[in-house]
Amino acid sequence: MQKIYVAVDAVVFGYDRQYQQIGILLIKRKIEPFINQWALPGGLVKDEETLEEAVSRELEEETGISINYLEQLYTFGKVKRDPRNRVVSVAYFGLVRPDIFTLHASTDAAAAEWFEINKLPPLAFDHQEIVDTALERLRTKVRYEPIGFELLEPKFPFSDLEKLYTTLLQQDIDRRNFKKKLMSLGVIEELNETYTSGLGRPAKLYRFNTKQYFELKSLGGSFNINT
Amino acid sequence: MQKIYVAVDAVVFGYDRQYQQIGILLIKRKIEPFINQWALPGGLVKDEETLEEAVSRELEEETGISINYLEQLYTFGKVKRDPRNRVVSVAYFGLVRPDIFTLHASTDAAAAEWFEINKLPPLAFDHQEIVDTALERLRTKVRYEPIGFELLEPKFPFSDLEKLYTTLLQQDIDRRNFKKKLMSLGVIEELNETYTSGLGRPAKLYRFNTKQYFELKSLGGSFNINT
DNA sequence: CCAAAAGTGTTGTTGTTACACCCATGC
DNA sequence: GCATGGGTGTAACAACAACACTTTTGG
Repeated sequence: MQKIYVAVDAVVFGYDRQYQQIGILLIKRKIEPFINQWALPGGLVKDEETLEEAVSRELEEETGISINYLEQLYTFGKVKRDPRNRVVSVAYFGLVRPDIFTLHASTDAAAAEWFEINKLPPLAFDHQEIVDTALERLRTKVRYEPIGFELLEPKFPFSDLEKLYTTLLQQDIDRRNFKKKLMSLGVIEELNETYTSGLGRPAKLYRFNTKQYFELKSLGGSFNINT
Repeated sequence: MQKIYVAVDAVVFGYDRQYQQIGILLIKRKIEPFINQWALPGGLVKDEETLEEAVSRELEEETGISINYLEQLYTFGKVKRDPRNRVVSVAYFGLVRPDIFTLHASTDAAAAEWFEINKLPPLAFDHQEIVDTALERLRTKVRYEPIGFELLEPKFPFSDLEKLYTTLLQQDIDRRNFKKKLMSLGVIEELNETYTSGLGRPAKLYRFNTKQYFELKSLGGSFNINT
């Protein structure tokens, strides 16, 4: 009889458009081991729920957040990840929109908070490794799939998109070329609305068009941002 | 107490340069459920071995093969994958060189055989889904990482590489452009040897240079084959 | 000398980069 | 009227796609 537990953990990213920071959602553990340390939201999978259901449930229970994009990241299976028993953890990767940033800690966790990715506290278990893997995935994936939009509000000024990419990829972007490139894909529509941040010229709002994106994909085209 | 088992399964690809076919390694099950049906090599993980060790062990036991490239593919966790108990399976993706094609079935499996990917028999469990996922990964990955070489012998005529890509991507390739592109990356070296297939002009042999590839990567360059 | 496979360059087209000034708003 | 952020075009350069004939070998 095997003595291995199956858990899920979630690395949930959020983007703060005001301060241009990428955040990760962490919880403070209420129980041993690693009591009072920060950790990724997650926990054991129940016998009758799928892995995805387990992730959603844990996120709901521990942080009250509901997620916007979720995909499987990697499965961490070293023998001594957990000091008590062997636990194989299937890690997931999630994105949320800024408007859902609100948190409320509950049952299993003492607290849930956003942390900026370069200022993470020491994490429980091998969670730092999981976070690193997730960040790498985010940075790679944002270049060839339109997942960046899941971090922005549905209608956004172009400069938000630009700043998001600058922050994520940690390099400057030429505003004109970036816009030309994206608009040429034909998956972003310009709306007849503007947005005034309070200062400067009001910005037009844009929206990502999922339908047009699937059309593009089915025609063999692809979303692709290089520089 | 959780009642979930943890297993690994492997989708191992091989390339037959003579017939230009991609093959997958399957075993015939000796035990229930799905007795006598074809399935992916794999099995339950032991308490004290890592997931990778489990894959290597199962491959060794069931097929006698030793693998050349191995990476984690995806974790399949639906509730009813296995009719007996709940089993979460961490699937791996492997590549072997043609010279190691030799098989010998043993302990756990009645037989191990190569099957051409478009002529697979009905598979046990959800293994067809795993194979589909693996194939998609192979086709995607071969475009932006030099894993194709793991399917060829260490020294190969350029036409082998070309045919491999034609087969994998199911589209014709312009011989001149393809070679120009690859050579321009500086990761393939031309050897002073030739190879005579028996017919036609002898071909120069080439070798993939791993060291130069890592150099390229560290300089921010990347392997990339589009069309 | 014929069949089979390997080898090789040029040109047009397309995509990418670099670059700087004017515009609309709030105070 | 000034500070702030938004909006826009062109030219040089690099990458990619299309394309067909010659060479070397074995039989």
